[in-house]
Amino acid sequence: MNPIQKQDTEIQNELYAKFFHGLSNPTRFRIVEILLDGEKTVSELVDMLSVTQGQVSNHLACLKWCGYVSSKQDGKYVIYRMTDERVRTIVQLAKEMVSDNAAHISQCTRM
Amino acid sequence: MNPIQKQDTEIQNELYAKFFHGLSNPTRFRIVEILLDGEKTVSELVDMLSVTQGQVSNHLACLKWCGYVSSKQDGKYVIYRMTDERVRTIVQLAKEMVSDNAAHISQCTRM
DNA sequence: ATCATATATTTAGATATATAAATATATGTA
DNA sequence: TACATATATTTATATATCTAAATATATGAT
Repeated sequence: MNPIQKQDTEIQNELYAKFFHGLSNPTRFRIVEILLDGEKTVSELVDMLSVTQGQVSNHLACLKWCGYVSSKQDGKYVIYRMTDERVRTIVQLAKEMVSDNAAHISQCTRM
Repeated sequence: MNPIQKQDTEIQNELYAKFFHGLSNPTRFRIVEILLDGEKTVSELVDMLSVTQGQVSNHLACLKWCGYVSSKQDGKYVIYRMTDERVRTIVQLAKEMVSDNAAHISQCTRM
């Protein structure tokens, strides 16, 4: 593998890592779960999430850039929804794995 | 939903988030990719990864606690391998999604 | 135009994570 | 036992991320 290809691979890995980073925060994960159940406005999410509106908007921006969600203006509201059904499968598989490994994960202190 | 149930949900979300955190680092993601192709010793991974041996061991410890990999001693070597085939599907779906959204993700500066 | 509400962005400070180096432990071999 | 190699752990530091608050922008209503 030549240096240029190696660099490409590293850039790709950073993209994949960044993608998973989208789901690596409890609030963002919860937002994804909620939106998998149906579209919501920012206000509705704020009501459901016990975090500030600013945080919700920031998390949504993160999820949007990562391709998880998309948004549309609806009057003075902005409605967010899942962009891609593949996320449903990813989340479902992860939940299954976690429930099989919950004891271990809860003890994870590294990194 | 009563407070106790709510707390359970939050703990669950933290577990799921921690699980995805396992894949949210380029080196760890690369390790998972390599191990999906077959088991490897720590030394072999160090040779493939241009990071220090200490880092590789730490990343492996993280992946192990999160349930991605398991290890077995083999003489003075320790062999790591994927624990769960469901990871293969998760990684594959993520790659597909990323390739459909690469332009967006690379621009993501938030969080 | 002014105001109220919804959403987005920015800022500073706190916390978590990553990195590299040093050190410790464990296994096999002479 | 002493030594070499493989792996794990710890430490200090750098970097990234999260949180909360403040502020900015955008939309609809009066």
